[in-house]
Amino acid sequence: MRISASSATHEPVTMHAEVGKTLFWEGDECDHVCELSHGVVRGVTISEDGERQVTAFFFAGDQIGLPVTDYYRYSAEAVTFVSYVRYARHSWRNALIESCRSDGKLLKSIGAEQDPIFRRGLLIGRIGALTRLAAFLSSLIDRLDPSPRGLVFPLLQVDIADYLALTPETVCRSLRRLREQRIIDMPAHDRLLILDPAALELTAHLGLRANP
Amino acid sequence: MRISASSATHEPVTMHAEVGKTLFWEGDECDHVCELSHGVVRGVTISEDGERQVTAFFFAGDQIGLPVTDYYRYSAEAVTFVSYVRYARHSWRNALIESCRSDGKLLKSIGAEQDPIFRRGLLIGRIGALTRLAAFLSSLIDRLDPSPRGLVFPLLQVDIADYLALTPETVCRSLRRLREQRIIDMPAHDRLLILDPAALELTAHLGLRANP
DNA sequence: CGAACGTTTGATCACGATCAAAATAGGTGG
DNA sequence: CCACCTATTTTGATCGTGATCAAACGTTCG
Repeated sequence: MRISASSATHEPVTMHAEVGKTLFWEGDECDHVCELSHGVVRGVTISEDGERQVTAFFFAGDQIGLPVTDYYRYSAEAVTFVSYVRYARHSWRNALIESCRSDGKLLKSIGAEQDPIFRRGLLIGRIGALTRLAAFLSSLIDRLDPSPRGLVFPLLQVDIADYLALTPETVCRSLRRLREQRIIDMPAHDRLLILDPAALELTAHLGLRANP
Repeated sequence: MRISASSATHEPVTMHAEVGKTLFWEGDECDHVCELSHGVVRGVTISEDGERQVTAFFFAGDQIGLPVTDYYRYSAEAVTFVSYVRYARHSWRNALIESCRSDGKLLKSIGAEQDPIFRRGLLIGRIGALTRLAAFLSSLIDRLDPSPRGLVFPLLQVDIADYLALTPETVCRSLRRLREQRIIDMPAHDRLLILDPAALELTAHLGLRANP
């Protein structure tokens, strides 16, 4: 069920999405840009043979669904409860042109959406489940909200698996290994503590083998 | 050795690059856009631990190095002898704004560069060396120039390996398997014949297991 | 309380990496 | 034209990682 096209106006509209709801659908025409103000969104594509992939995770401040292609290349699904502002393509385009004209730096928001997707490619191009997971967590730490008991970590392991091109079992085991090595801790399923950022970085960059 | 910044003018310049030469470097500021008029270019990144990845292959007609980020995210290297037109960022920006205004479709050239990168992510996120290779070849057939003895296929297997996140050995064996199955043929090292496009598509999309 | 979903753990197996070496192609100079 | 050198491809053998299958456990929500 797609978002009701209730407002015929082209002005920006503030909207909300419950957990699991879809902001826009893969294959639909790119006629809305969503600027996230609160919550986490995952980009999802389903291959023809039904294989699911998570192409990126997006956070508050990110703009997603920019019309660099005619049709959305992924579905945007709410991982948590999400608030966002929806712009019609036309109004967004004008903003872009204006921004292009004013500052030398242009297309900043486009880079902000494309870059995570680009980096995922690099991530899963590297070998080693532990390496991938460490690099992934490392890239997340400055995007997650802090809380008394650690960073708020609302991602499902299933989604992480589909993001890293691994199975849920492997993600689980790799997380356990990081816990055993006292690099991270997870006091709750949705809490993450980085105990040793340096070791995490090291695990991410070195082509480490599995067993100590 | 980078391209000499001979022309201080900001006007478009037609340039050439020998095999192996670099059009622009990963990490450099994005102040030039290159529009390929002839030849094949590979996008290359080197991870901190020295791992090489080929992020995309580009062909005649493609524009690369668009300033969606401040710095180039990959080096552009000539796979074959390459002719291209180099635009200064400023002049390109004006062209973009103009194009934005005129037709409803905007940012077409940006999509043209970003889309291959996006699709590589999807490709290597799927399991199976044979699947990846088949999907890769399938995506190439309409970009390669025809010749009397098959499509001109100038890509090195090493590059294909770094593109598909496989080893050269695996690429070689997978190619052999496709030859054995009479799906493709390679009369020469730089020639490719698609004998059975349907079977190629099938191999690409089905999650096929290895042995018949 | 029970059902659905996600996580955890265990056991086995297959695919692709790795190591090693031969074969082929490409290029250069005698 | 052949000898020689390098780069790339090809083939073989072994090994290890992560997929797969199966089942138990924990959470969440009706």
